[in-house]
Amino acid sequence: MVNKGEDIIREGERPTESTVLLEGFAARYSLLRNGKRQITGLHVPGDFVDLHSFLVKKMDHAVLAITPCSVGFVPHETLREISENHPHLTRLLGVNIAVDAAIHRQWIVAMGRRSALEHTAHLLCEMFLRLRAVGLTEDDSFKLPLTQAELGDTLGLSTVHVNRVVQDLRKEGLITWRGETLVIDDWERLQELAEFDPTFLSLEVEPR
Amino acid sequence: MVNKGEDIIREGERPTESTVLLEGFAARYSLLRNGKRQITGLHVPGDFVDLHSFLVKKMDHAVLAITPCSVGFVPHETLREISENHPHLTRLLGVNIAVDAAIHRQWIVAMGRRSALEHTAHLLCEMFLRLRAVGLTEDDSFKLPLTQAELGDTLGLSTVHVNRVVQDLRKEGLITWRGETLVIDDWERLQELAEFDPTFLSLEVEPR
DNA sequence: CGCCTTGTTGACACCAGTCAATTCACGTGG
DNA sequence: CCACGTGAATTGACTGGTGTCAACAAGGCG
Repeated sequence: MVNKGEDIIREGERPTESTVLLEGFAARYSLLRNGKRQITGLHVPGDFVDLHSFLVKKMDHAVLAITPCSVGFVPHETLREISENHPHLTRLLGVNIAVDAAIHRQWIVAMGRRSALEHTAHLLCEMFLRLRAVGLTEDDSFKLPLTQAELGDTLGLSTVHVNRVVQDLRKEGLITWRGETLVIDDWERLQELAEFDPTFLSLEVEPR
Repeated sequence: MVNKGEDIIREGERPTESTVLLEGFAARYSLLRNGKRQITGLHVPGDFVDLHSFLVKKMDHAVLAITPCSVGFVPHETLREISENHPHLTRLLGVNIAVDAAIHRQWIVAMGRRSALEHTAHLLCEMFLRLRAVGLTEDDSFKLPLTQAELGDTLGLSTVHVNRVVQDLRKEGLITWRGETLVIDDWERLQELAEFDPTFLSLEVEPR
């Protein structure tokens, strides 16, 4: 169990095991010298948080517990054994990494070419589907335990602007967000605004 | 051989082989409805351009030949065979994907939290090291066959602003860029400006 | 020589950042 | 049960970085 606000993994570490998030929300992030922070990935229960640390020695970023998190560990030794003797499992691990990369690319597109409003809507669409995939939604709502400041660090926006954007989404009748509960009031229009295409999250894997 | 400006792989395809770039420059990109384009990855000779298509059925983005490109193919069947019988090679493929992801994360940080100037400098640092790793630099210079418009689509900036930024880098004595040849005139200060840490490119792999 | 892509410039608009104050939501202790 | 403290959310005024538009210059190539 890792407390809220603590690092699950620190930058520069060379883990000997990979960490799976079992409960809670976590975020990968990098800090810049000027104190700015950029979150490069949000993780929900079931996600491997540093699967790549098995392949690339050194953590090039840290992972933070956004909420209290419980985590599990898989020794790299075990992963090595899997990669040598269990091609099917190995493939599943690879898919995990590949989907991660697809999400990264979507974020790049959103950061580079979408407005703050569209970008925010896009992230909400993504989180909704990811959480639904692991059974953490209820109808059209889910727990989004992020502060607006954290959301800003995720989107690359200032806290103030996140606030403005969230209010616009509310005024448009697209979402309701009180406390940690986010309700998607109009999924169709939210997707439309974000130009969201769920394909990239596809856990659809190549048949063996 | 693929002509300049042609797609090496189109979005939505379900390739049965993965493509290696042998010569030339290629870019992964996505198009938005409003006509904007975002490049999500630049590829240099030696890069697998769609290794993940082995794992995830459908291409969620296209790959464009920025210059004339010669490419090689590795049937997914072969990759499957490798993944079942050659754990060491499998691991190398995994490292390839993992390094790709690390680059993606760096781009996200740059897009979210760096100024246009810093972001541009960061990309140039990255390209210099990646090209040097494959022997495509000469002292402090290399071929950068991108137009400023393409660079803008890579950085998420407008063409006009890219032009302003490039001129600033020139005025600062950091780079010279004429035609396709880019010379890094002051590597130290360029890295400093970009707050560039080459660690993430580390092809340093976990000893077996 | 003339076309066409690329690069360059200037004027201006606007989205998003910054700063600073205020309000709100809650959890805590008296 | 209520006063207070604290982090989060919200607002307003202002700034500034980047986008947009439009024109022009510079090369490369048939």
